[in-house]
Amino acid sequence: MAFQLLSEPIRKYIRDKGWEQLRPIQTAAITRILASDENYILASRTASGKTEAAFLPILSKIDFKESGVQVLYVSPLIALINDQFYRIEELCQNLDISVTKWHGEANKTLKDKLFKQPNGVVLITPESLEAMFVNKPYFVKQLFSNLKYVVIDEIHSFIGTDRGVQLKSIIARLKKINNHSFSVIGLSATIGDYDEAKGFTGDSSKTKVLLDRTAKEIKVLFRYFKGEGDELPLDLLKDLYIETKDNKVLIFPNSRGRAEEVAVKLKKISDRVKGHPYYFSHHSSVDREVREYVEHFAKNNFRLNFCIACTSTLELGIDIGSVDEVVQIDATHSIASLIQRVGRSGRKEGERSNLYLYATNKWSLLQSIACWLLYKEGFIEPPQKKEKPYDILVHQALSITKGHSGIKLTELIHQLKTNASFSNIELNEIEEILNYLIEIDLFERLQNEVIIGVTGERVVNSRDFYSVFKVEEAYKVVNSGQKIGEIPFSPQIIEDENILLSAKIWKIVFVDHQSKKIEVIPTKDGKKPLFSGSGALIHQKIREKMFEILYDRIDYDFLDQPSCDEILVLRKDFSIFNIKDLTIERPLLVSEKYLTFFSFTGTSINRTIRLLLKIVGINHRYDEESSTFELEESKELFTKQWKALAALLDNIDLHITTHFRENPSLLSFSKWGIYLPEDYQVKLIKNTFFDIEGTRNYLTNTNLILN
DNA sequence: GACCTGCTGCGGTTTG
Repeated sequence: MAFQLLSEPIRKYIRDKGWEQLRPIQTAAITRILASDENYILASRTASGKTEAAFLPILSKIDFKESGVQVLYVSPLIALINDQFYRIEELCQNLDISVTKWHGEANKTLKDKLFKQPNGVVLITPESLEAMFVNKPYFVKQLFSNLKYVVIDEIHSFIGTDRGVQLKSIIARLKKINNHSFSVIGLSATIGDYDEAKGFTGDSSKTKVLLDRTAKEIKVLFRYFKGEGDELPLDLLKDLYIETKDNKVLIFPNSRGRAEEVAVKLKKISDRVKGHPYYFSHHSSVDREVREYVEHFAKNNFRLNFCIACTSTLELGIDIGSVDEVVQIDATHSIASLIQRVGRSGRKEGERSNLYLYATNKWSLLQSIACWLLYKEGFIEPPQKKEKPYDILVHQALSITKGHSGIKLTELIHQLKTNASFSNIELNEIEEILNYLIEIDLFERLQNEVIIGVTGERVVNSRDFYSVFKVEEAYKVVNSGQKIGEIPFSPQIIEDENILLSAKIWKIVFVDHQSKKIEVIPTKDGKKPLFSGSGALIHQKIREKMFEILYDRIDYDFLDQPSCDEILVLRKDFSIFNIKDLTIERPLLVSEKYLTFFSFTGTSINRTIRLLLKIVGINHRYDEESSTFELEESKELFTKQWKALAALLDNIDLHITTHFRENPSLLSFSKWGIYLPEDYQVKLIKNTFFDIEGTRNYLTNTNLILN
């Protein structure tokens, strides 16, 4: 039995906790982790005890008397570190093992203490690790050269992202300074591609996946309220109010602006009918202290009901206590996101998860149903693959060089070439990129060595250096000295305009462009704030499922009457196309003025098709939500051009180069790509912004079916 | 009309 294998202090912890039995993932992890030093990916649903699954055996196994930090826990979020800190500290209480939080907002005195006596468990963010490598390379060695385990929480949030490439590179750098090898344990509830997850540890062949597929029962309810214009339909808000007023609720309305709209409007209704006043908003623009208050309120009160309208800030990991209901307004952009969000409710043993899916237009309804069906089928979208992350290589080259205060060029090349994150980048490519960095003065060459150049110093000494993602410049929003939040500058930010923030309505009284400050006072009415973000990518599988639903005859028992009616109308609209094979046919609607092409495929392929249409000079309007193209073209000409589009892909490098020269902002998705030679920038755009092979496949196989 | 994530070190001042 797994329990018997654990050390006595850990068994005592379990007895004290009163656990009757271990969860399946815990039993599996305990036997495996205690028996071998392999890497593991622990995959099981939200709130299934994955943290304990990793730490119970690790804490049993390791001799913490050795000097140096023994276990490094890496988290994508500060809030998650703060949350996990208490759990892990409690686990360690019988063991005399120190647990240290290490992130930008953690207590500096406690960090300094760790330098004097490096031991125990450290909880850290990738950026803090990066900063330590850059500024205190000596301490990295002192702290982390005797590691036994690296635990990566919510590993899916790293896989297939730039931040993941960075973390994987940092782990490779940690391996270099370790005397003995350490094992990597990844935790997640939503892994879409197990091979990718295994590769993340840096050694697929020594990584095993422990998987518990048991799902929690979810009670799902679809609601349809067709919206007109910019604001949410009043009927939806009324219905939402009634469904949520007597519960503890999280609402995910997909954008920061909408989150504010929902919080303010529900609160207004509640005020009118003398309901509870605990309506909050929670997203990246709300001040951190306000957010922490909201989290604390939700976590530590058992009696009062509340309602938090939030974005993905409350999607991951953080256990915010007992949530009875999760509401999604309009479809999620991924299945993974849907699973994580619904996982915020019913976290206690035996509790069910309740999910309300509201839709305000037909496409969103269709997407919502598609996501739900794919979830039921067990599908999670695989991560994006970035074979050659040239931009992150630039960042890591700068970081390594700065950390070494200059390094032999051959040694730098060797370190990059042997780093698991860059194994697909060729030696000559690395050399070319580094030479270019010398050319633009990010590096300076001194005989055999490179050091950071004069221009490079400005870059690496910036506070913004440690992260690989870009953020928009924000203005502080302040009410009589009290900070409410930070919002990006937009045309809406002018004096006398009203905005919503932190679930309250404000009038802007003064905008100080010098110190980037917006002074506000409370007021009665206002518009939701505008944010200029780029939406998330939709996977082609979701669009294919939406298409399938249109040609299905199935009546879904989870839909309410208005949803059923709307789906019926959609099916009728699309019945004019004689679609026989859903995999290779797509509708082209011919009307008097223009053509409408319903592509029913993912965002990246649609993007690539848009580029191709631009190259051949076909004017079009594109709508992401419905995945449609409106074309000003005759059907004869377009069907002919359609067949020729795929051929353009043979020369795509040239096309992208031309397009990029005309639109340099195309690279704005990459913070570090701007330091690459132009031909590498083009390669980067080609391989990450567009999907060339996917589009080739799509174009060569897809036939247009006219009405 | 469109999500999210994190952050050094120094010198100065304030507070217990």
